[in-house]
Amino acid sequence: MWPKFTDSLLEGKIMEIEEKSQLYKIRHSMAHVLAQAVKKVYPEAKLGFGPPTETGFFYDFDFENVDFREDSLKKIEKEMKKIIGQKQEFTYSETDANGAVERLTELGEGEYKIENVRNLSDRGVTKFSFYDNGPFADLCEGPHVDTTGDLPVKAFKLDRVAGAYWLGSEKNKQLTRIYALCFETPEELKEFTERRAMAEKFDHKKLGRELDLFHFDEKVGKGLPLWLPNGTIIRDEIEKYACEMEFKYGYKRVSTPHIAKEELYLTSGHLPYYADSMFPPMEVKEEGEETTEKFYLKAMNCPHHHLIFNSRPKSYKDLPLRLAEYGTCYRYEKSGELSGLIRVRCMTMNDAHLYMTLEQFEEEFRSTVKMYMEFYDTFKLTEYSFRLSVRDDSDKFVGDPALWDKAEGLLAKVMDEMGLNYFIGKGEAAFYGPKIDIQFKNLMGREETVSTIQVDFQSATEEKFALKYVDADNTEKEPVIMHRAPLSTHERFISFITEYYGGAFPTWCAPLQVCLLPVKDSCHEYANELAKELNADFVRVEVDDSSNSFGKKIRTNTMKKIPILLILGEQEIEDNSVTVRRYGSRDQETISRDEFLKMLKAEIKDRVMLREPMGSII
RNA sequence: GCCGGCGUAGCUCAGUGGUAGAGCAGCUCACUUGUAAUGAGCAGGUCAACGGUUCAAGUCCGUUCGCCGGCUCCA
Repeated sequence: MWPKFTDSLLEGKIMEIEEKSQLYKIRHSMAHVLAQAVKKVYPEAKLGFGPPTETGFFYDFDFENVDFREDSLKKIEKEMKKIIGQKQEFTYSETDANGAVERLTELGEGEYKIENVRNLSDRGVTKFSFYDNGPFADLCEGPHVDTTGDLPVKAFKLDRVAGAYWLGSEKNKQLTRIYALCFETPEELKEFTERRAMAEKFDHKKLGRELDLFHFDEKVGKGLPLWLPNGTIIRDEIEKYACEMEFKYGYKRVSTPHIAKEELYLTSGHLPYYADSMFPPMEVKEEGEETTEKFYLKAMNCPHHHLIFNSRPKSYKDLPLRLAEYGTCYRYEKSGELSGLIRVRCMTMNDAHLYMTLEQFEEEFRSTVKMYMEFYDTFKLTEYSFRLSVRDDSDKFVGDPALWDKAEGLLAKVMDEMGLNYFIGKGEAAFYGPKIDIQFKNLMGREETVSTIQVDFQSATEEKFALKYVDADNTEKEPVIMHRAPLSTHERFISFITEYYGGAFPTWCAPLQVCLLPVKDSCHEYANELAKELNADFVRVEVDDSSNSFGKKIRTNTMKKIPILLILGEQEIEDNSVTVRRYGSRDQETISRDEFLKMLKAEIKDRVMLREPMGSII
């Protein structure tokens, strides 16, 4: 069985508690077995947390001064199997906070478990339960299987080692996390590992190399992709499509520089707040001047767009004003956060800022969501989820709480009215306002924000850009601002669709759309002439005029995942026809040249995708 | 940035301290082919970089760089 594209292949995501689920009990109990085995091999190890995950479980350990290496996993796995063979019984007991601390101290547990008891106790928890099995005991809510003998000894595998901060905070000590895969049966484990191996074949980094889409070069720098001719065609096609859509929805396009003076980002409030995420400034000194001036590479387009809004006084009649730009931004992401095209340091955003009255907000939001759905339909994207990202009580969120409430309420209202399913992301809001994030999963199950719609009540204020429009009653008012990016950045979006399509792009955006395969030399003239005609219609076409055998031509061009191959032999020449062989199908049909041209042009113009994306069916 | 793994030809990968290899891709020649690899030949390398151990290092040790998987972060 092949993996469904949307199945989570990510080990890290903590499993929802399903009290009665046997699988949950197995994974949970297995984590205890792992901890017991680790303490046998490394008696000094201290325990952190060890929950079940969607594909197994993990446990965090503090190995003190021992450098834990991945090859130790084998030894630990062996111990685990022994423990399972001993059929140790899980027994339950209960105590209060003091009793729990006492018991943990007895067990030789360090600060982590005890800190956990204190935290729970502070939150009003008074009952603490322990599960004992064999010589091992752990503070734990359960539930568990009856004995370790109930655990599927052949359906688990220690998978990876990773660092993980205690309580998820960078300020705390980093513990060693051991990830394990675990299922109910060996067959399920095998199926999962096979699915994961399949998914790796569709990794956008691998496909990007095979299909010559992009290249990273150390001489340019990490996280700075070089887009090759093939990848650039995809970018250009997506951009062309975005321009058409924006035209249809009443946007005006603008273009802004990649750098700006420090003052701009002081005004926007990004400095000094987000200085860490920006490239350090360039200091420029004009000839004859005494002082230097600082310029920053832009990390976002909004400040520039706000200044365009402000370039002349605005009337309520100018609103809503929708400014769009495929703007290139630079962000200094920490090195370990970079990942192929998913997280880069140079990105080109499908950005736009909508300026409107408060009364217009609902309608603008509604039509923006509608535009998103149109985009998703074209790309045949069907599996995504809406997240309403709201603030929490952290102090990073600025502005009038009443406005926040109003905006959060309006977003929820419109989405409810549109019948959209969404979940709440508490604390996921931008510092200046709530947002809708549309979450996609890549093939490896990593969830990413692809599209976003953000409400901004901050940038228009007096302290920031002092954006104003004159209303019908002749008073000045602040516009409401909406940031939106349905197609994300070229980098993230293309990484996503490359995997989703398995590298087989729909005809309209495929780097090479049609490849002509003459059966023998005598057919080259017919092929070249047809290519010329297609080319005149702006179709990206090539003739395979190599001296390869015909079988080899089929093979090599199929492996390039070209949407359409045309077979041209003596028969086709005779009746002025072409034999069409589409990617992903062995059925082919011979049709007249005119019929083919008509079909192809319509397919490209309407951006039709005739088959299911490869990644959606594996 | 932190933890773990990895780095040999454009790509995929062999290589047990003792002369750097294969397949594919590329180039040349021959073959002209009707549906997933025609054959022969040629070329291709500072074994990521730097330092150390050794008579001898792709191989062992250290440092740096890069990539991958996590953690943190993601305006």
